[in-house]
Amino acid sequence: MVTMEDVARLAGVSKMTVSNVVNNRGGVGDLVRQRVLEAIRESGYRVNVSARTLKSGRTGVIGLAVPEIDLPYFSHLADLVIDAAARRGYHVAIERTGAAETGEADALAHSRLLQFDGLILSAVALDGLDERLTEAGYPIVMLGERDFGGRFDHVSMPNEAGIKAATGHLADQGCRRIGIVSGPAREGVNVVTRRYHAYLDALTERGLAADPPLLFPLDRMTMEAGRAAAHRMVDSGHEVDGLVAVTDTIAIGVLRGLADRGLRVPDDVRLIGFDDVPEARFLVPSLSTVAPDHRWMAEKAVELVVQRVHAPSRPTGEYVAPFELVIRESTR
Amino acid sequence: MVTMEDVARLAGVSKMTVSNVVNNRGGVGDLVRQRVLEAIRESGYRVNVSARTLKSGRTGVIGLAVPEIDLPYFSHLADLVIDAAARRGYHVAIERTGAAETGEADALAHSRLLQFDGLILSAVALDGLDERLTEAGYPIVMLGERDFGGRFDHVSMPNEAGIKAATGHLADQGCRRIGIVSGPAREGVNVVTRRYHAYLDALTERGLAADPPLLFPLDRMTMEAGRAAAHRMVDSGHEVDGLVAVTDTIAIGVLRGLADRGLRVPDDVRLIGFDDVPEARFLVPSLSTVAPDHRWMAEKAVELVVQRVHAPSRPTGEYVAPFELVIRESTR
DNA sequence: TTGTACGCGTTATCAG
DNA sequence: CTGATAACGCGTACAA
Repeated sequence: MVTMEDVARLAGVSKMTVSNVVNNRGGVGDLVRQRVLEAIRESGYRVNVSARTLKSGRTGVIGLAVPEIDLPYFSHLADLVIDAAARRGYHVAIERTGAAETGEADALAHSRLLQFDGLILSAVALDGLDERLTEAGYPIVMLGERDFGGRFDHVSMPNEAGIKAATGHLADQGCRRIGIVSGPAREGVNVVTRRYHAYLDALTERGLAADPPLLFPLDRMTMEAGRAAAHRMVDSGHEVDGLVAVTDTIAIGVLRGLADRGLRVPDDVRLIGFDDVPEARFLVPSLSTVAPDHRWMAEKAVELVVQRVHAPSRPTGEYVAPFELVIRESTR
Repeated sequence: MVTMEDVARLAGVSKMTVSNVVNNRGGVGDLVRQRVLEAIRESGYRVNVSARTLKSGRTGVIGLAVPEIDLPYFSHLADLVIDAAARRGYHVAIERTGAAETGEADALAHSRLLQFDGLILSAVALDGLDERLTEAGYPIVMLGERDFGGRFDHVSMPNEAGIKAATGHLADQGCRRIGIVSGPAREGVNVVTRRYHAYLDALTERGLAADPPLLFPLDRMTMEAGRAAAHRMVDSGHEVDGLVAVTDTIAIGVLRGLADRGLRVPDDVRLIGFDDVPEARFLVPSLSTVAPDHRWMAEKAVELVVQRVHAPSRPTGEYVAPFELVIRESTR
């Protein structure tokens, strides 16, 4: 392995000078700088990140923990976070936590090993994890999901407002029996219960609330689960003319599930999702959805982590993303 | 920060003994081991990965380089690679190569890549990269795309066989004017030209080759590009009754593009993709596709990298994934 | 402007 | 079975 020492010898200077050149620090003569750069090229020298990290105590890496990366929403999010981090000179390491709670605890243990400078946690299920989180040793920002009562910075989806807007939009389109396809209920306040209550509120305000509620539950947040929910809904004879899916991923499955049963969107049932994943506009029919400003969220989360790296004791904050209602074919 | 030194002092032993306990090495008395473990718990000690890496020269991390992670194919691949690596005790760090190269100093460019014990490179479009790669200093496996003439291990898609099967299937379904939507042509042999030629061969064998060929080119490998290609195809008056899309991502765009022009799949045009991304079965119509065994590919790629970490000079090999033709609604 | 000496936390070697 | 010592490669005082 080529070290700084080698480069220094080759260029006829000291290690320190090489270090200064590599890090673009001043105090190096132009001629010397050229010689050093030449020596670097010739020798194929690369900085040793481990040594640098060991010395500085900073890794320059932000962890991004997501349940699954092959769900469209999370991969899209990852993309945006990488961009935002890059703009600040940070790299992003993606950790997959898996949907199960044990997986998330494990991932946290692993992320300790990886020594991030900070962690952005986008998680669905976090039971019993908050205890461990407080001793993680680096800043943590919760992104888009359950909040921990102000213990961490929290960048959240416009859950209430978004779902209310979506539900209201269905009503405006003439829907009278509006159902919701919603994720696995967990104890405590989380994104699922929040969205569910927002849905109920919107219906109540318009006098459309059904009793019993038209809730079609999911056991997982996958396309397959969405499809199964749609099947169950149709097979049990519910007559619904509008459906709110709590995420676009679910909506993709629902769309398919309705097609399986010969129901057409939007003719028989109108359908609206939440997230505006890249696929949404390409589906047939294209999917109406609540489009939170993901870029804003990614940007905010990274900004908060980076800030906290330098000022660990700043008080935590709550940040809700702006959103737009995107009307496409599925609710026309 | 709590160091081994601190733990050693607390337990009344030497650093070395603590190290032995932490790494489950033998040669430590049971009583001493207990004392050390207790001291670790009490102090909240965590191994410092940077120091370990600096010393050992191994990181336990495999890099996975992909152009974009929010394309369904790559995020799915990432998922499988993470699984395969985890089974062998390795972590995976995803690197996105799609972004334009910044003007970093040579020594810093790719320095992040140096933290890897090995690299799995998927579909990289960085020109002149192969020069640098040979001096990367760690094993590299090419996955699924461009091959570098036997310089690296290469796990490839069943490009020829898969596209031939797909094209043949369209012919079997009665298609007579079969087109292909294919990616940006690059110099040299790559996945795109390979698939294109396989398509031509299949047509020639059946006497269906058109002159001029029904090639609808893409400038990028995105859904949007697929949609645009479909628009151009229809608008230019081509009468095509079967379409091969070189990837499912493209196919999703094409599906939408055809719908935009009022063409129905499969009634007016049959469409088949390549990859079998998770979404494929949920589209309406569900998408017929060539389904390479991605799990096999991920497994193989990881296996090869890990092998080569321990035996760097083993001769390189070429490995072609098995595949299945998955017939769904889009070609019925 | 350049060079020297030392420390970062861990592990390998070798002696006890 | 345990402990002392010397690296690993880089960055930072501080000296020249």
